[in-house]
Amino acid sequence: MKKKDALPKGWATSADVAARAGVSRSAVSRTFTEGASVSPATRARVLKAAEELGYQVNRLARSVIQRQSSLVGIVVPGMQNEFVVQLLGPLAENLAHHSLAPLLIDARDPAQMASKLRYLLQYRVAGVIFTSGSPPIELAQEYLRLRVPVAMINRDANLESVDVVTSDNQEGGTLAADCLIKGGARRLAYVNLPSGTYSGISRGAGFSEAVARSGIASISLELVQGTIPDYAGGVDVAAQLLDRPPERRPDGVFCANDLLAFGFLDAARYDFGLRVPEDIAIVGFDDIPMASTQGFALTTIRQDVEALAREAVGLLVQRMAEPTTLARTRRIPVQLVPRATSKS
Amino acid sequence: MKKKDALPKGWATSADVAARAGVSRSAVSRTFTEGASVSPATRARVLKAAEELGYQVNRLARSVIQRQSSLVGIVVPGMQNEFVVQLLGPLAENLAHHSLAPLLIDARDPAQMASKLRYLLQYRVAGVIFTSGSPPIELAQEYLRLRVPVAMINRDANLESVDVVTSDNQEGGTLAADCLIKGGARRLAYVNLPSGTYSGISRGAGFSEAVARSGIASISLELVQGTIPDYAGGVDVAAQLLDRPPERRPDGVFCANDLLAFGFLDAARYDFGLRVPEDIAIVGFDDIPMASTQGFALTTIRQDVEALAREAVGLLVQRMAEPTTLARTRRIPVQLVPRATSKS
DNA sequence: ACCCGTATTGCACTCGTGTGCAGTCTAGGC
DNA sequence: GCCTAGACTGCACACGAGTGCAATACGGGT
Repeated sequence: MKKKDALPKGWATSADVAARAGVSRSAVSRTFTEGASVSPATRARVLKAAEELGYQVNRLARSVIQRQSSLVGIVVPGMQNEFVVQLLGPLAENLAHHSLAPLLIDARDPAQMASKLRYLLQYRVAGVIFTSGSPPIELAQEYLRLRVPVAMINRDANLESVDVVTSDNQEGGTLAADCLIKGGARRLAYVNLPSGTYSGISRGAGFSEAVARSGIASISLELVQGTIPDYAGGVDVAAQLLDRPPERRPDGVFCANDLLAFGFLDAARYDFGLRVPEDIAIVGFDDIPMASTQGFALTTIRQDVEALAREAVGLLVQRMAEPTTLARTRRIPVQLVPRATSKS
Repeated sequence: MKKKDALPKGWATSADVAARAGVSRSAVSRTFTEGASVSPATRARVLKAAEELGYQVNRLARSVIQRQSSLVGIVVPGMQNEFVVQLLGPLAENLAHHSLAPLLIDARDPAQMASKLRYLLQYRVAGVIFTSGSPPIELAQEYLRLRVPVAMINRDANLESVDVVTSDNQEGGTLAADCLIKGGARRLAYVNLPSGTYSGISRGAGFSEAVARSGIASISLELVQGTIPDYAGGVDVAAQLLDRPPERRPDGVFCANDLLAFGFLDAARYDFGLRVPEDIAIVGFDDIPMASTQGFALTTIRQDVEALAREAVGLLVQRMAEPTTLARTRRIPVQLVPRATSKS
């Protein structure tokens, strides 16, 4: 009678494996714990028995005793913003490198935000990553009190123990301004994100300063506050900004993200019959995949999504090991990608 | 001296709450367990104490004892496919209604797939949802052995215990064909997804059958196998399909998803200078947000993302309660959204 | 042969929670 | 006043794992 009684009652426990391998439960535990002391011989026997039984460590039980799970909350403001979505893949991948798993929280609705964040705590997450303009910062206070590491992507924090990794938004604004000015634009406009967004403000600041620095006297600059940071929002802003006599119409526009730029671009050429970039040049921000299509061919500022994700996870992991380190900020370089909506 | 010693050592446990409320730990547990027997009086005292201590149930510990977590794995094939991304939000929301949380697994790389799925098991997930063309089905076998509920969105399964919820792909193909034929197209083409994709095959089948059913003798139909289901893939296929004399060029094309259609559309009008829909009509599938922009204005078949997510979660939850029910299939209706790339 | 340092091993306790069981309390009918 | 059903409550055990500590085994130097 062979050992055909494998895979019996569903989940195998470490005790099952121990019994089959003829060792103590401790040995099994140590086999699956990195850095623990097990002889190669027993280790091999345990692994064999585990394989035969289809044993998988119960990470929940492990988390209970270690008083920390291997889950990391990822808080996103809905899935509309393609840029945030692009972060998800790299984030998941980088977390996996540290044996962490992403727990996805969609915080589109600010009303439910508080309860969702509290809910996340029930899983004793090892850390949280907030992306872009997601949550009012006060809500993160409870995390800080409990010393749950927090990292933010493209947000400011101004808290002593919250790491921030952000694209160099200001530099991006500067690049955009230089590009437009060099292309000959003199009536500039900046289409911002909804008010209060950190990214939007920084990009605008860089843009404005570069315009001032240009030293060109005849140059004008107009700042427009967007309400919705998507295609329709771009169309709306364009309707308001382009419905003027040509001499008062902007001839160079910087949109705080690509979706806004798409909307603005389409409105400009289809609704107002303008030629781009001859009558008006447009620069976006993000470089989402659609920006490189022939129909848009949008000149834009590229964010390094991979680097943002890598740094965010890196900082978070460091903080898990050393929870009291002071807040650090990583600024990721951005890059101008010239395409067909600008002259340079 | 007031009770100012609240929020002491980080995480409060049920024992802390019990002590503060002057009840047993069981009472605390029952207060946070739906349907358990607690008197309104003690319940109130427990809640008060819990509030004061900032107590949050430790779902990990709960999961250990209940031998099942409240985590649900969501397996996606990368974040390129916008349609899949659109599912994420509604899925998360519907899961939340059942006190479940989504554990995100990016299975873009088929090589790592097996290990990622195994890893997911370590969290004793309460169920798994596979989206679109993600994983070779054999990999799900281990889940079935362990009786972990599995649901699939827009995939076939042909397994006795795997629920399937899918858009009515076949009907979608039919709608596309009818739309093109009614618009006068006679040389039809179907641009498929990469080979073996369930959705792609079904859509093609519906398309082909509708063409056959039309009874028009002079009609021709060409099937093209795509390799990459994105914008670049669409451009590639167009290059191959449109580089012919006009009388042999298709005049009506159905693309298996919107990204393919975008690429095909742009290639047709920009690379080949064709007028759409006069020279060639194009119909897509999905109705992602970009399809409604003025630049594309793509006629397409809309999938009901909300319904897909709702049904998938619903079936999964039912199966958690009743693990042995036979596999069920939910077919979600689709809808033709006529825009500017077709004549009807 | 003896001693000692090092590498393994197992015992037993621990983590924070759910839940069966038996005991206690309350209200209501007689 | 007594009895009984029903609603609560608490005790004690369970879940599946990590880990300090002491015990053991091993190897080498004298």
